[in-house]
Amino acid sequence: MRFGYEFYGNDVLTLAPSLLGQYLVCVSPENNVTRYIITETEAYRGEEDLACHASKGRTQRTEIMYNRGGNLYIYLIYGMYWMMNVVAGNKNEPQAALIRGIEGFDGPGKLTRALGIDKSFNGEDLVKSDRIWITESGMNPDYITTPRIGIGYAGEWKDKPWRYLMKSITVATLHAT
DNA sequence: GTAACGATCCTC
DNA sequence: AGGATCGTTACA
Repeated sequence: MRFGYEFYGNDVLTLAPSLLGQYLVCVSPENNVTRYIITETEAYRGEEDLACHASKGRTQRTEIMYNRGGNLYIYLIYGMYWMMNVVAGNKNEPQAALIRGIEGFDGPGKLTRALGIDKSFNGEDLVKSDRIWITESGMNPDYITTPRIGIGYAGEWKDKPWRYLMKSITVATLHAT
């Protein structure tokens, strides 16, 4: 069952962990439908959060985050990697959950590369799109939190425990590294 | 205009 | 430890 706007309208601190264990469903250009369990997310919350792109205010790039939750926010980082975020919260509350990992693809740049996510997905509506959406899995996995990755510049905000990892995946990762 | 900087990943 | 690679932002 596909999630609706009421789900994405939750505060990002609720939505980001709620996405863990759910199914990200993608339709390839060849019309193959694949679903992946979401395993890792991060929350970016409001203009006051110095790690959030909206801390720079309303710009052409961040405009999408000011929409009601349910759209994708896609941007290019380091000139090479597309980051996929789920816009959360109410209109004019700039919030987004970064998808950092899915089953089989650990890392935000790797998963977008694997799924063919690019700039054309910016603003995609997860409630209505015919090529990407999220469905309820029935899972309610345990998870752990850590500070967010790669945002050391964000002052006191860098320590917020707003990274969420599904526990079963975390254990496997710890043993592997 | 011009310059600096990334919510990363891969290869030394 | 360092390089790839380019859109966004800030500032002149």
